[in-house]
Amino acid sequence: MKKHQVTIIDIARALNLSKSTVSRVLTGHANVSLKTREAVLELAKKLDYQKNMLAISLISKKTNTIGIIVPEFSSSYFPQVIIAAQEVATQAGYNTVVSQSNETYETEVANTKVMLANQVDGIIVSITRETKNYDHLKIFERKGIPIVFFNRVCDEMKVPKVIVDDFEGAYNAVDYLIKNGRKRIAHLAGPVSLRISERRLDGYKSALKKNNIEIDEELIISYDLGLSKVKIYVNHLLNLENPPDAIFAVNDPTAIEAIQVIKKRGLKIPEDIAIIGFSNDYASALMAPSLTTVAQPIAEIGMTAAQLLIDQINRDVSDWKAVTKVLKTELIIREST
Amino acid sequence: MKKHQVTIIDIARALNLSKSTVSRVLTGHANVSLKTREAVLELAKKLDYQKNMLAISLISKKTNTIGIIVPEFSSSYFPQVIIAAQEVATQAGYNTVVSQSNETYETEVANTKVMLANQVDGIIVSITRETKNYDHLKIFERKGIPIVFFNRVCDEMKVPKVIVDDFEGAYNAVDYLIKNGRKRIAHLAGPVSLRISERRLDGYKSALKKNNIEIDEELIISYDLGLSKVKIYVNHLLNLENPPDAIFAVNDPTAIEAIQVIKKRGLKIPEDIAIIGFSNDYASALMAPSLTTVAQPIAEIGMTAAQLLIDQINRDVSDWKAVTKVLKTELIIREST
DNA sequence: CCAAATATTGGGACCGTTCCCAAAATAATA
DNA sequence: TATTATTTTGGGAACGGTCCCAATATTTGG
Repeated sequence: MKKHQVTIIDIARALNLSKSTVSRVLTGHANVSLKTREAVLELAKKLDYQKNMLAISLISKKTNTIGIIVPEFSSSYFPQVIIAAQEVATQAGYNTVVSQSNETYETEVANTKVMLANQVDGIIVSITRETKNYDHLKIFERKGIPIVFFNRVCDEMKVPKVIVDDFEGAYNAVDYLIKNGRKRIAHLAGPVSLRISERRLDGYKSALKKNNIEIDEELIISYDLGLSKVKIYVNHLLNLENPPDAIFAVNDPTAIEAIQVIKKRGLKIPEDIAIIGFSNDYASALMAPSLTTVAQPIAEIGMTAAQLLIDQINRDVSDWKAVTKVLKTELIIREST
Repeated sequence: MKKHQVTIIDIARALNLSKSTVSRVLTGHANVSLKTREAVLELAKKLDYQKNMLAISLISKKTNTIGIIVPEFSSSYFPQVIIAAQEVATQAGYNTVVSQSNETYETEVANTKVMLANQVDGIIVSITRETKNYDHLKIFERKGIPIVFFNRVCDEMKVPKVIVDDFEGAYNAVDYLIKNGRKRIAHLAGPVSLRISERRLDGYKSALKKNNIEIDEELIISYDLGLSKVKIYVNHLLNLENPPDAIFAVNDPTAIEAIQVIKKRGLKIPEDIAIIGFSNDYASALMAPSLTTVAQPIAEIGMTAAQLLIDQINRDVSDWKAVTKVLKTELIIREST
């Protein structure tokens, strides 16, 4: 089926040498006479010799590969984090294997199995909105393979994590809305299973309380982040006898979707209703009205996660550290408020 | 450094069996007594046994992994193609390794080496805007590892390719502009090194000719797709004594950037100047004005590329096929025209 | 109850490297 | 020149599986 791949044995045979000698030349290791060195190098080049990392990794028990598992790929958030993480990883000599769990628990489990089977040296994970059982991730800990969470983390596990101050970000966003005269602020929240939803909800509530605005549970809608449902929720909010004059959305895609719905109803943004998103996705600056949003330091998140993982990989299991880096958000004010 | 990973030998020793027997159970292969089968399965589960694909791949000379190399990750085009390709690959039992070449030739070469070293079963590639030498890709052919191009292809190589009818897409876009009364249509073109730039340029020129509009080279600007330069070019065009009344951009990011510049100058879109992009990126529907664009069947491109690759992998080198699939584009008319 | 048939298990080669240790070749020294 | 020191090379184990073939254990049938 496949052509024969060139191995050091082929080179050794052709030059009447032992594979040990060829190996030595190719790894630039010990003393080899100039003559044989040159001969080996020349033939290797001529034959397009490429070392087989499978064999090397099998022996060294190290693949120099890190896995990244993210829930999705369609908003700009995760791709950007991945770009940043890859940069750090590449710099440190690591390859990356990326897979998306598609927001489903089963796929996430399957992906972790694949990563394990392929002997990654560590993984960076942001869990799905469904993930409640963490056994598939705890296996990594047990096997001594470092794991780092970002964004959507697993509280049960004592491992490095990179998050942003969701509470503060949400608080600032809602506080800003109130300072601008908004009285009835709705919150399109994420699923309760995710800590980030919870923290953003807390920030929202806290800002209301500080400003002596009563929390109206009617204005808080938690949903599973399936964008198609946003339309229903927004329409529901707008049809209330006492509709909101602002919406704080748990993320940008939700906010963007909400804006489409509101525009279609002929309401004016921000005059009739203001909108704030979370994360500063690529599209949020371009759309009309451009979206006010709580920006995350996306590149920093990716780079920090990768760095933490690599640090962990280079440490002995016995001195694993479990730092949690909390990065700052920044409210970016645009036309939607 | 790392903990000992559980192997079939550990299981064999613990149960006083040979590794052959354990292997048989774990692969579900031949006849094994129910008693031993259950004992092995139970212990394997208890110890979190995970087979080491490195060892298996080394012997079978197959990793069930395909590589995908794309120039960038920041527009929505490539991520979407990748999602679609991954779907087909996963379905067929293949893992995917994705890497971005960052639009630089050196990185592309480095990435191909990594893929080779890791013994991928095949690769899907869209080359950088810089790539003029294809030796690093031809190695795959020589080694009998299938390669499939999409979007930005290498003409020199007789391998499967997936492209869209760029000529027709461009032709239709420009023809539409003319039918709507535009007389001076500028073209922000891509680098001449890429065939897609060339074909889109040809379509642009052909539409002008068909409609008896003289081609004004002053209105054609080829650039390297570095978005920061768009501002300079657009301003240059608008400052001409006889400025264009429409711009056909080689891709959506370029068009989106152009729109920002034009809006900043206080011109009205589409009244003063119309804009058309190419690819129907995620943001193009959301922005204001929403962008008229030549849509590519992105998911189909990814799926087709993956399917062609897998077909090729399953064929003997001697009957490799080199089909070129040309998919249709569709002009999506929005507010910018 | 014993031979033959069948079910179950074990042994060992193999994949492509690296690395340690010993062997051979060469150079240095007395 | 013989002997030792130093280069240079070769041999073989190891990594963790799969798979073929032989060996053993268990059934089965006459």
